Amino acid sequence: MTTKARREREKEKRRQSILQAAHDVFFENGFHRATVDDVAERAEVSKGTVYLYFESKETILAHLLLETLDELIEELEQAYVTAESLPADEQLRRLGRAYLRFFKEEPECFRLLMAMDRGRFQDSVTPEIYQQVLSASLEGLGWVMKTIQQGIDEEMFRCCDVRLAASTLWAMLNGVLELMNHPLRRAMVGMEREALYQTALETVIQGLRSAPQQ
Amino acid sequence: MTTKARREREKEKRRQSILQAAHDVFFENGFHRATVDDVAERAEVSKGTVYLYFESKETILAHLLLETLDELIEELEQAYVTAESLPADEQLRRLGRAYLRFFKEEPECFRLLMAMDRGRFQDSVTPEIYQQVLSASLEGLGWVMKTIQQGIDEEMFRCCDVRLAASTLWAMLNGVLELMNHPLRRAMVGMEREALYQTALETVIQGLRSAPQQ
DNA sequence: GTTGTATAATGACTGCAAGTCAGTTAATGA
DNA sequence: TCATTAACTGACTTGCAGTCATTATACAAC
Repeated sequence: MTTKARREREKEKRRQSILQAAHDVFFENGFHRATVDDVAERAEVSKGTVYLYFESKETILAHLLLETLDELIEELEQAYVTAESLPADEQLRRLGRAYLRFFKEEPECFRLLMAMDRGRFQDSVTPEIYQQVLSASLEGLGWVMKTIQQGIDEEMFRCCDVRLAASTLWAMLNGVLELMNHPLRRAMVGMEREALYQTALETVIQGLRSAPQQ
Repeated sequence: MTTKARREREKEKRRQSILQAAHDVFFENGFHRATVDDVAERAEVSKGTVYLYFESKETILAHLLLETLDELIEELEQAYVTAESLPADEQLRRLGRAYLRFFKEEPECFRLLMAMDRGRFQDSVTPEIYQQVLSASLEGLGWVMKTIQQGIDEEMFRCCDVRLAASTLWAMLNGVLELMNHPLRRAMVGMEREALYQTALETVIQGLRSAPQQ
């Protein structure tokens, strides 16, 4: 019976090593350029083995993203907790900056996360995993909602629907990150990424502060 | 010599008919699912002919997008002109709503436009066309900048960098549109698209009104 | 008409990458 | 030592973007 447990462990180890290989390969070449053969080679297994552990290239990506999202959520939680006693606007600033910091370190991450919404992703992944990724995102959103709620309680923010406000903030920051992630567009806009993000964050915070919505 | 002119015309006609076929096919199945063979069949030509007129699948998309962008810019101009005498915040609202209206009619358009930033697009298209698409976007941004400048002149908006403010607004609205475009994410957020967009627009306008940036 | 030439169009073919599966190898337990 | 199961393999299939040698068409010159 102890054999079985060891086997489980070994299987999990292999799974992880494939994930790690995929991480390396995807981040080096980008998801689209990377091939499953690359991943297999890097993990020192055959392609067949990769497909034994993951049902598609996109599924590998989904699992990578799940891990990434977990880290992100942790960062956000951290930011939330250490700023809990500050005024809500400052809290939001901390959350926003944590979000930026996270994706600044690994811009490819953000690209991959956003890429989920396109192409053949939805077709190539079981609804369960897809839902999991989305739920994880939602969890991150939770910290923003908490903060905004606090701002409303303090009568600093005047929006009446917390979820609406949080979703808006989230979507808008994503929009900025996306713009920033794209070299040519960035060049066109001709701005430092930081400046753009900073401005967006401040604008939204000011907007929340003064806008009674609906 | 008149023959040559007619030939030119006929060539242009064929080109247009391929573009039209591509439009139909891309919008029916989405860019990734659609194949060049589909386009060829729809246009009643062979695949080789398609490649005689366009150098890659992505190039076809780029030309479609250029046309779409032209329409969009016209809409924005229209919105700008008809609202020129109104206060700047109302002008921005009009522009924002025109933007939404445009993509609401053809959500696939927005997806395709955003998809440009990913995948193999950059590799498969000449820098010229790529630049053209970006320039067109920039032209659209011009109307937003004009409006914001007007708002600053009227002392309604307090941001000091027009381009920064306009880029931010643009990026943020794109972020919301993107979120709204994605059924599962939308379900997760659990909001009507309109509400989200409306909120975002109002929040940013309020933010511009009251935020002295930097 | 006939023929020569240029231009347009074709579709069989190549290359590449995702995904499959019949067959091989290794581990375990009787 | 052998039987059974689980893990793994890589040659193969499939599907699609992109190519190119070949064929068809239009037209001008005679």
